Amino acid sequence: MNQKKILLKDIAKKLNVSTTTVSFVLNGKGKEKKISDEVIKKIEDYVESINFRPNLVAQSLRTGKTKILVFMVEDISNYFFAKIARIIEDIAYSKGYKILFCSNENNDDRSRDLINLFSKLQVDGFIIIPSAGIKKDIENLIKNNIPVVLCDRHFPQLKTSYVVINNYEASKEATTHLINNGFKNIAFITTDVRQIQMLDRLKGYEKAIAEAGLKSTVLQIPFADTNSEKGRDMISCLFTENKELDAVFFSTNYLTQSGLEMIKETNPSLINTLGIITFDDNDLFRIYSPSISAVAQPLHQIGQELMNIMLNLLKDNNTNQLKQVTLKANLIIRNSSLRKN
Amino acid sequence: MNQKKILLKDIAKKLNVSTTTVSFVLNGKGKEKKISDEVIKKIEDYVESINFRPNLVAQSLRTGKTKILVFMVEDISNYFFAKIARIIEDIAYSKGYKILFCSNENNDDRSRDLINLFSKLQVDGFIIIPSAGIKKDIENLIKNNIPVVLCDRHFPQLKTSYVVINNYEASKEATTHLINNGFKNIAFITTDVRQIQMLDRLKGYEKAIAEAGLKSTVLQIPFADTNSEKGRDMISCLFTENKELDAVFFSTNYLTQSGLEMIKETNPSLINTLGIITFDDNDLFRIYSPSISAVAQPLHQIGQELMNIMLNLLKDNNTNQLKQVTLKANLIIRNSSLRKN
DNA sequence: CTGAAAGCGCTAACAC
DNA sequence: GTGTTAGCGCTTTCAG
Repeated sequence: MNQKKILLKDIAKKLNVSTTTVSFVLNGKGKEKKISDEVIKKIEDYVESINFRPNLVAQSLRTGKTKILVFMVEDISNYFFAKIARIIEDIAYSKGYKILFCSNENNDDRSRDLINLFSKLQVDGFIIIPSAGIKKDIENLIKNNIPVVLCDRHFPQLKTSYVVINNYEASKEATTHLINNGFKNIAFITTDVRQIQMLDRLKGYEKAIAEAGLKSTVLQIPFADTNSEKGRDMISCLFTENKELDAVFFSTNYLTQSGLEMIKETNPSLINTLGIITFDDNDLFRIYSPSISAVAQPLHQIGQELMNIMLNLLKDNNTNQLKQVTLKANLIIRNSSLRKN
Repeated sequence: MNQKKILLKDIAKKLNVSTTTVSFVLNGKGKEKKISDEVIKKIEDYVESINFRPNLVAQSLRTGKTKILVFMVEDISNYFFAKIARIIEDIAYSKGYKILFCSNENNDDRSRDLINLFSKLQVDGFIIIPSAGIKKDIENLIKNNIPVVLCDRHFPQLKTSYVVINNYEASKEATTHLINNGFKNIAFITTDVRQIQMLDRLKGYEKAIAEAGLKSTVLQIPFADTNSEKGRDMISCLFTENKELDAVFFSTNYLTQSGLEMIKETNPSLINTLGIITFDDNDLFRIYSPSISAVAQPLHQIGQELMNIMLNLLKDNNTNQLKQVTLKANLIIRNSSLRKN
């Protein structure tokens, strides 16, 4: 019942071979080390029969590898991150890796603590949605030859592998779509986070607006307030103070949620006249009434690319090779962004 | 830059003390072991100055403790599990534990693999949303004196600690609420999973229906089809074949999503006449039109109780003490379940 | 082809 | 009060 007492040594003793032999066989190096087929079979059968699995901690101490990967996100309970997590998880396990998820709240200190902690845990690699100020810490990991892949955003001046999407183009496309559908006063609601993905989305919007000769209206909500009453109030004010607004483009899914909530609470009829588009898709937007048009990030591809890069980094043990992937987001046109009558 | 080369031994050498002394101080046993304040300070200052953190793998091998907890859920990308994960994560880290999340897809083999894997990783404890057939495996963990807390469901014949909610009562209350609002033909849509939480929800519904002298209509969708086209078709059929239905009670959040999607696609006007209530709340239901009434599980309390129990188990190192908690779900009445005109 | 033995870095019993 | 040292369970070099 208590299998934890069985050691590799016990197996060796039981089968009258040395621990070395058992270890080789367990690690699939039997052939390579020219151990007789007979012995290999004997060991494999026995190991199988008692369902032996070596102690991973001891293995890690000896090899320096833990077969653990860290996936650090802003908030693991956010749909976008949770979905990617789920995809990464499957790939990782199929390759013999475990995944430690953690949430950094987009906060530098917390990110640093976590990186520090996991470094001492000797994790094999990091997949990180970085907060704004941890460039140095990422740099350090790479210097120490620990595989790192960034996601969703990156530091332009830092040579790292990353997987991002074409925020600028996608944002421009979405804005243009609104313009083409007859909207003339389009607001852009975003956070005050000065990270590249947000800035690119803003730029894409502004570019499209400028090209159409329209007036841009931007609301930046402090990151801390995005999910609070205060955030909703700010959105609400925007509409009361700018009666001419006929469409809005939200830069992230949680802002859209706040926005929809505000509309429902304070001005329900607005939902039928306002053009709406959001960055990041989710189930809610698909089945909402009206259905909400969205710039959908290719979650599956993102997860797959992240793990691809990570597994290559792990295999080649060459942290300096860079792979930088920019995926295309898909504009999913639903009812909320179509021309209103 | 490369801090990983510094060992506890190096610190001892540098400061002219023994490794024992350093180890004691690092583990906060300085006072207890009567090491002079002066030496303690010297060590602490130095350790601080070079930002030394001991190798956790070596520590784990030696102590048998990894300070890692596993949280195994059906699907980490599901809102319900992701939210609890986020709550647990915070508590765990504040107590010096890390959390490994994993998804078992409510599948026994996968659960077993995962349990096996993590046992060999020597994790300190398991918080598990168990699939139906892993009673034996859970039992084994407990026999091996590994702390286990179950969540969302449990095995009635198995003595384990767990945190669940009052499914039967909550379900009965929700059904009664529909009845009180004039609905006479209420369907119950659930999965074919024969686990206690689902059965209790079904029983609660049937009890309320029976007491009111109404007719029960139950649709059980195979678990594998719940998120697919097939599941939506089954729901759709239910309504075409039972024209008299005037309300529906979904037993989980993902079924509700499928249901809302079906309604939107095939019969949009239904949304305004049908009474709707769902088990499990989420943001979508709050801001949907009409807003969807929900039986909300107290996510925060669940997370907190889980960690409370786990931390106690860990502290007392007594796996046999049981703590079984049943929390109350809250019926949140919104527009979808109110009397229609 | 197989076995002995030296660690991986840390903890803690024991000795002084 | 502080230092010596024997492991925790495994991998892998080197000798035979």
